[in-house]
Amino acid sequence: MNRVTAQDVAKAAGVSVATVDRVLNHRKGVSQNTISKVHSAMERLEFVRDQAAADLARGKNYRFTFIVPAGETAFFSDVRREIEEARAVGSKNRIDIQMIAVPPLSPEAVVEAIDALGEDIGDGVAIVAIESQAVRNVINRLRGEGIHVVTFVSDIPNSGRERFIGIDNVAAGRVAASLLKRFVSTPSGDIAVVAGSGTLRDHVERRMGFEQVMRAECPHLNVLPWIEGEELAGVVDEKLSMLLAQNPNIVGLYSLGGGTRGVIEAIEAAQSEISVVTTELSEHTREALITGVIDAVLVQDPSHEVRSAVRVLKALTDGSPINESQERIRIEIFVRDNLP
Amino acid sequence: MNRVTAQDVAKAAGVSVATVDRVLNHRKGVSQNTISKVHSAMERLEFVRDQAAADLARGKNYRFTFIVPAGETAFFSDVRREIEEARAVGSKNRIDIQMIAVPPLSPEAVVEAIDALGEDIGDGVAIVAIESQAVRNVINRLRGEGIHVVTFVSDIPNSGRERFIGIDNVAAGRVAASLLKRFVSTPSGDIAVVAGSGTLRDHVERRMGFEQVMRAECPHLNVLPWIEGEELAGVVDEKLSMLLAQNPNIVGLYSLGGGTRGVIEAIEAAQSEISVVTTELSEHTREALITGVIDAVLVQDPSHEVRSAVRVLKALTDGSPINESQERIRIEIFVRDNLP
DNA sequence: TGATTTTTGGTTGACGCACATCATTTACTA
DNA sequence: TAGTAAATGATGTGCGTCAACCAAAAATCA
Repeated sequence: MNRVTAQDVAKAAGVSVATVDRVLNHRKGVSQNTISKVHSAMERLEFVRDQAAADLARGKNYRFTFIVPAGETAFFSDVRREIEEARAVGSKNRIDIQMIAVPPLSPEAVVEAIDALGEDIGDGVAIVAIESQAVRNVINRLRGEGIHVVTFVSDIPNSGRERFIGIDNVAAGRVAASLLKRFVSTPSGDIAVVAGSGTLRDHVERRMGFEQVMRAECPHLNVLPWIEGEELAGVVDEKLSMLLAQNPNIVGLYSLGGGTRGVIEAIEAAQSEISVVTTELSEHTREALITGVIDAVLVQDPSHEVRSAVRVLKALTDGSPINESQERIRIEIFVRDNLP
Repeated sequence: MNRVTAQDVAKAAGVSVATVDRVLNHRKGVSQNTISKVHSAMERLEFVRDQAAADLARGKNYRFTFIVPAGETAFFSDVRREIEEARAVGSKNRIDIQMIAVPPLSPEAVVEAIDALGEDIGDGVAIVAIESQAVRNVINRLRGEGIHVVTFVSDIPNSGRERFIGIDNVAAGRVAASLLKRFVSTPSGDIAVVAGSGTLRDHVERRMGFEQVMRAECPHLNVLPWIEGEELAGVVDEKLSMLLAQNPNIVGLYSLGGGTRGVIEAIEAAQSEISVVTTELSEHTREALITGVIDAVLVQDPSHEVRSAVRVLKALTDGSPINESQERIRIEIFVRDNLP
């Protein structure tokens, strides 16, 4: 009933522990014959190496860096808080996490931050990527130096990043459209779209997905050119208020970036009855969902994303497999009734 | 820059490692004075104990049991597969997991299974509870013996279970209603409800939530008495087909339990155009979402739930804190566009 | 005051694996 | 057949914490 150790395997296979160790860690100097003997013994005894003991013996410390925007958006302040949380948890498991907050929407800032870190960046890094050649280059450089790179929340697909931790943003846009489509009951009208910036791939992709569905399935609805809110509630409020005042035909709105507070304020001020889908789950959007100003909120769980990034970076650095189902980041839909 | 160990703390505090260990694990035999000396040294050096080393030294093996129904439903076969998966992962971390599949919908079977296990049940157990005094009693008995108990998917609140791993089912029902409300565009009509069994608290609660919202916000829609499908696709198909044939006024349907395949078949056979919200994410529901037979599917992620149950049971047995945000099980809404 | 308990603290060896060194055996080449 | 290379064993140390077993000091009692 007791745990079977490498000792037991050695005995059963008729070899020494040294050899078992060689097989276990894929070290050279073992004949094919012995390898299979050891393997069969391991299977027979159902040996599984003790992770805790292995970690301890290896004595390795993992060092990961998060590069995230310092913006005011509710989402990224949640992300930053979750990274702090992950730092505390990680320290119990030999995982040192550092977070660098950089000015938002600036590719240069990202590159500078990484350059400034130098060796100090550790074994791997999670980057909230901004579409730009400079960022792509720095990612590829890091990969060349053997540092593991994952993109986080916003991706740069055609770069050397090993993985993207985040949702399928095109799908998020499609979901927004297919919800809004059912929420809007008028026979025709305009749909407003509020985004953060054209340099954020996640925003562009959501917009793309949204338009796909809208164009294909809602010929009666006209999607207006998007408003760039720069992720700032103030800017969003101002621009959207102006648009609502000018255009009485607006029947629906999709806000796909930060600054959702501005959306809420503009709509409340205009006393508009339009259907609204947004992102960001904050106290403001919660309240707006309950009062009915907003109909649905599409979000990604920052705590899940941060934990996922850490797990993936760890798996990458020690070459262990990744549990895909655990790392799938969901597009979460919140309506009034499933608020957490 | 190196990791600070208990040795370092001992040196800094001017005591031995043994004393540090005593303080760390709240053992007796240390003067108040020394305790505070050690504490201040720990803070000064920012000491965090190494989990891997602690687990190794303690040499404890965790043993948990899952009691789950053996039914044919897509959801529970997913659950069973995930438990197998968790078993494999757990074995690397000194966590032995066993699964007992019992005949569905039978409280006696649950109680018998637990009785048959005896001591073999281990340190903790996760039970898919069925509303019944016998189950409540056995849970309380286990707690009395110091065995940790969590309910899983379906809860029994007024028992000694330490925690419930699952979604807020009343909220799930409410969500179903508020979605269906928007999907149905007719000025009036009947709403059909398909459930599994009245002895499953999760089903009863969903129904409750559904009715709450329907009654309060949809006076134009009439919720029919529910159909008991016994979680069997065949039964569901038969009963629902009959209902659809009899009642041409049905405009919407909420299927809140297993046997969703039966729902799909009945609707397709009847060539009905009604709006449909179901549970269970299987190949059948996926396809039905894509073809438009189903409008939305509300699910809980079985892999998340299983991992959560294991983490919670482990935390309970060694009295460590629980990360609430990680253990919150979400009500996931799937529409055609965010299928994974 | 000496004997005895209680409190307090130190020593030391697991725990299971990783890794390195050195010795020895076996296989293969020249 | 010597000479070299490859395969394997023997052995030891370290990782950080835990816990059992002692030793010393302090407090209590006769």
